[in-house]
Amino acid sequence: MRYDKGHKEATRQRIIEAAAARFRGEGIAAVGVANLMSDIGLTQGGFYNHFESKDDLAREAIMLAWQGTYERLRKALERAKHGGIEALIDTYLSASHRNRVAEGCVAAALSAEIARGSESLREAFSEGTAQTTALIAGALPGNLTPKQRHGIAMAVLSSLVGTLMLARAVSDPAMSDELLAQGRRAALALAQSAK
Amino acid sequence: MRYDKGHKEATRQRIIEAAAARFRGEGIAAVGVANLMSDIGLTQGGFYNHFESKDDLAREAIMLAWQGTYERLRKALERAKHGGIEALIDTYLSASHRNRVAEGCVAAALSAEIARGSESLREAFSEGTAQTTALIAGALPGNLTPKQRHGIAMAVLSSLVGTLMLARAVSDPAMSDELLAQGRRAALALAQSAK
DNA sequence: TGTACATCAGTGAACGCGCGTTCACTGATGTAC
DNA sequence: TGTACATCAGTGAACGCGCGTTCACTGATGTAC
Repeated sequence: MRYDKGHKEATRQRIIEAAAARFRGEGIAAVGVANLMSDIGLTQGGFYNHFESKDDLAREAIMLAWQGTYERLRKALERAKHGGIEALIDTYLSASHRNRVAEGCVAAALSAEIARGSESLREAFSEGTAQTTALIAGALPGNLTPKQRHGIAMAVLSSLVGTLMLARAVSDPAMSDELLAQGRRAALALAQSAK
Repeated sequence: MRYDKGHKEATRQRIIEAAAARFRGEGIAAVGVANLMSDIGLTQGGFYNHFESKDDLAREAIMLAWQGTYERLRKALERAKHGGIEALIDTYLSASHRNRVAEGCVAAALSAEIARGSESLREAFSEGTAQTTALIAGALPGNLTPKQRHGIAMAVLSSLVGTLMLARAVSDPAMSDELLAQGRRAALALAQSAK
């Protein structure tokens, strides 16, 4: 064969990685297949050797993006031994995360577009939401039932996502910083509410 | 003149109203000028008698949409005499608001697209965010300084917006309902945190 | 060993389509003289 | 009173452009005989 074993799969992964970044940075609809392929040095015609449709790719990109966020938050917990939930919150609501949309949380970047999208996209999104909720639930302090943990974790995640979105959309940098600071305080209060 | 006095201004308002709904429902980029004009029985050529550009219209639509949300929340507070903040939260995080994107909060529908948009859009968005934050701040119970009220109100709004977005994007209806319920509980806890 | 063929990742032109914006034009009315 | 002109909201064709998807083709390699 002309190409190494595994070459095709590697190309597929490169497309998904490029898409995960550009979709988050610019929106799914705003990034064309031709542009995406040329990002990795290929032409648009080859795209359909790898994916059934752009929607099929978007599904993969959403899953990869959730994985990245999950890993980043998991590592923040791991590094912090105790007080892990505070480290997770500070990581999520950092100025760096606000400023780096393309590498950041897919919920904050694309949830409205996904809400309008296909069932397939919404399923992939839900899966990532559930996994990240479970990660947060496990990191909550205090004696809580699994059900309590799950409920609080949902609220913490919602608060994180909403704060990041508003902090990105407002035009006043001071207001943006204050949204982040108040969001950190509030998310921590929610996380510790039952301790 | 062929048209009534005020006719042109009325047409302009009709365009803004149609845009405010369709932009929230489908995204700003996804709705074309020609489509929008045909919604109100006109053709695309006339659009530029009313607006400099589509971005100009989007700015107006964002302002109108924020006004609608502000009024809806203000009325919820008014109706509820005491415990107003709970009525506001329940109105915002209702199944009806989740299901009616086109008539709902512009932050939950368009904040990611606005964050990627022009400075002009982001300014209009910020103005609405600030006004709604002030409305919430005034409705918080307890003895609080203006600064405390402002900070808590920011966190409450972030939590409301994030909850609504996730509730709309997930594919599992039970999960969506639980997000709303946990969001209501958490937002109320934040609002009452200093009482 | 040499030749004919199969494989397959990637190419590039083409499809029908809708986009934002421009602009010459229409036609009903009010105004000037 | 009658006529010529100005006003102006709206029309509809056209502009250059990028979209998602299809498909006949390329060309380097491995395989069969």
